[in-house]
Amino acid sequence: MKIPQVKGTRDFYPAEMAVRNRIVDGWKRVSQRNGFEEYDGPIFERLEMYQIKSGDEIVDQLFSLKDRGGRNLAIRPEITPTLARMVNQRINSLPRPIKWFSVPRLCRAERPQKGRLREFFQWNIDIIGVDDIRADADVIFTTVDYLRDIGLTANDIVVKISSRRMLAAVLKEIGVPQGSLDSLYAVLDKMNKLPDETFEKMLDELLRDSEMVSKVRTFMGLENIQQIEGMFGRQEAFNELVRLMELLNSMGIGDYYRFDQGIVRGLAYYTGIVFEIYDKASELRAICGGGRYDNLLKDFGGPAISATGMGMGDCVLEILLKEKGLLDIPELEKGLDYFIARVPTVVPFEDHRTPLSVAVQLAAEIRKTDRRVDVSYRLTGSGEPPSLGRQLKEAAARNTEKCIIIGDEFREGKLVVKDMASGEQDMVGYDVFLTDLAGESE
RNA sequence: GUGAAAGUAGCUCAGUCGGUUAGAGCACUGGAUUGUGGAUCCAGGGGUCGCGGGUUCGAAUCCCGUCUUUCACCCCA
Repeated sequence: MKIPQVKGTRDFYPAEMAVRNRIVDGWKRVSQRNGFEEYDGPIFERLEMYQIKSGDEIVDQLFSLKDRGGRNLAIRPEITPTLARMVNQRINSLPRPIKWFSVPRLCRAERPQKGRLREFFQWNIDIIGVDDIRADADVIFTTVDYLRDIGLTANDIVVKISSRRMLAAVLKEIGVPQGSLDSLYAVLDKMNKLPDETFEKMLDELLRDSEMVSKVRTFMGLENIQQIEGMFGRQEAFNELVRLMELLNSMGIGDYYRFDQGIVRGLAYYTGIVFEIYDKASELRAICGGGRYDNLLKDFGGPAISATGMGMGDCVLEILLKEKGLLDIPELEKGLDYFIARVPTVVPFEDHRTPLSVAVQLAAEIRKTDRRVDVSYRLTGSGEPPSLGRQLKEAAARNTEKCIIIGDEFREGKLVVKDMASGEQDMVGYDVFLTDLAGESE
């Protein structure tokens, strides 16, 4: 019986797995070189945990289950609540700074579409307990450091940065009542995605004050902080933004970012700097998003400690990397360092050893040096060893770097080592070969 | 949750005014006188035409349902 694949999931055959590892290994490596330590939690958590932050609607968008004791559980749709729980549990004993990263596998019961599946991987980095804008700069830098590392340039992507704090200050200056802020954020977040008229209509309905609406629209049309400052006066939050940009410039990623007050982030919990990264052609959904959140730990029963972080899924990133041709590189191809072929016509050696027994022994020896080695399993129809040509063909098909041939010269303790790319081959003593190999590994 | 399009071999597709045992290319497997590979040539395996029902003497082909995929909306932690 054929069982169909589950909606919105992927199978990772070796070729896809190589791509996934390329992405995930980069996430881990770049996190570590930026001073982040890896953590992880369980793949399911108590359902309530996800209701705290996001409310009941979220329950429809996650996979939930009951355990045998009747507890409501959910497969994690994000890892930030787990992070908050873990940090809160040991808040008094964790050494600071808390700079942690994770690459969790997440599930969301959403309708799959381009760049969005029901199961995916997400790189998360967070800095907890550092109020300084330098932490926000580090989060943005680490993110760009990765994207740059994997081959994306300032011509491919753009980091759009804004500040919830600045937004709140300006909107207060304009006269927007405190109670309308959260719903207004949701509308402003859509500005770039909606036609002008629809956007204006939504503002009208929300604010019911044409002067306020026109001020908001003017503000949203401004291009830099200086213009905003000129129109709405210097706000405390501006210093923060300016300092962030100075830090990013010093870090050498000045050409990657752009101020854009259209970046609001849908979520209510952001309180400071917010950012999103897009492909420059802006044809895909956001590659990642993040920002400062001051109340999350408190919401999960911990102290009021400020935090800043970022999340990046693998789906959109992979689409972009494929478009840019950054995933078709030779190292991604499967391969062997050595393939050991044996000559089938050779009669057993003096101590009754056969080419095959020498081959498997040699393979085991080479594997001790952590190199990829294999010996053919192939037999002819009559159960005979395959021809040498056949074995070399297999070695070529498996993208082997060097082939070792065991034949008559082994009576003198010699191996034939053939370079598959150049076709050149040498005779080397068995012991000398292994000694050289061990030497190279050190 | 809403709307639209699509589903034939592992992949890309051809085949339908309804008519015998459903095809191609690529991929895969085997072979081309067995101590030298990638090319080429030859041969082969593989499909209950997504699944279920209906119409019909007869369905890959027409109708209905369903599942999956893709795209857009909703949402985006």
